[in-house]
Amino acid sequence: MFSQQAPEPRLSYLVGRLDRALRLLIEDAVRPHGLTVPQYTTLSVLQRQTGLSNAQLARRAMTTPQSMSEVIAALTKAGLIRREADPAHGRIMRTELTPAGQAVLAKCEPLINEIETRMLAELATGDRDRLPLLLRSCVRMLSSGSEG
Amino acid sequence: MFSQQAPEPRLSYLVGRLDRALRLLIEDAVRPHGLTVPQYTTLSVLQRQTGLSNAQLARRAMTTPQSMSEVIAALTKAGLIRREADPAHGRIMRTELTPAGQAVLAKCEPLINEIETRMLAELATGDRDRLPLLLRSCVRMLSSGSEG
DNA sequence: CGTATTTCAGCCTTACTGAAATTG
DNA sequence: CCAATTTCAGTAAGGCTGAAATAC
Repeated sequence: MFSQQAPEPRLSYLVGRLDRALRLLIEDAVRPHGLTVPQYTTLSVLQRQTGLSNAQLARRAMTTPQSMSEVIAALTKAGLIRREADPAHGRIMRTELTPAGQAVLAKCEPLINEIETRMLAELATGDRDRLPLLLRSCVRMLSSGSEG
Repeated sequence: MFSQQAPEPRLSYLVGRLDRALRLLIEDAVRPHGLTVPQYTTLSVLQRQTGLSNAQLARRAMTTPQSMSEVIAALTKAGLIRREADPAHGRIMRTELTPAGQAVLAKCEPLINEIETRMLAELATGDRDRLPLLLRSCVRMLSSGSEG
């Protein structure tokens, strides 16, 4: 059998497809709770590491401070996060979850867990454990020169 | 000991970060050749499997036919692809690269190869081979119910 | 003075929903 | 008549660039 149509798709293409599939599912999961995907992601990041500034969050999301500031503004307006000046640097605004933010997040996390579990359902245990390491390595190699 | 600061980030978050990093680099690589990322991706897909319709391309990119049709229109206007009616179904427009499209793609592919090589630089050979399989499995599990 | 953060203002691309025409 | 594809029209959202103010 020849006709080697449809050879391997690009790795970039696979990554893009996976990200797209994930985003669509996450979008449906968090919309009923009044969140967009970037908003949910930001809440989730802040739960894991509190006190980050807008600029730090922007670097982590690989976006601009201007774009991230809109996410921050929406979350602040919704009362899900709170900002206060960094004691060591008056200009920097450290950000943290409010109880309301933690409550919304607590409702969303199980839904995202479900999605990720489904995503990994077919993989062997070893692969499941290794995947995060591989992805982290890929990100690190591509973003050498930026903050983590 | 409570307050486990900075635990594992979410897998979804890693996928999103990787996709974002890749997109930014690919964007810079193909812009000098007059392409956007979706346009390059579409050309790349068509090189691997020619004759796909707008609707098929949209499903592969996990976007809407309306959005994909704009990419198709831009590529057609630039003379990089060509469309002709499917002989078996007059309504369907099959799409294929023109020589000009192949030429532009030939200039872009090495640049993207470089990016992907850099992305994988730190991985062991076994992991490098396994990563595409893992990603494909993840995509498959999340998109059960859609066309491939 | 130079660097970093935040924020205001304005723009623009992109993608989406809705609906209609065509084909099998 | 129903399902799929394509296309037209209008809209909504997100993200970006530029520039200014603040802080160290």
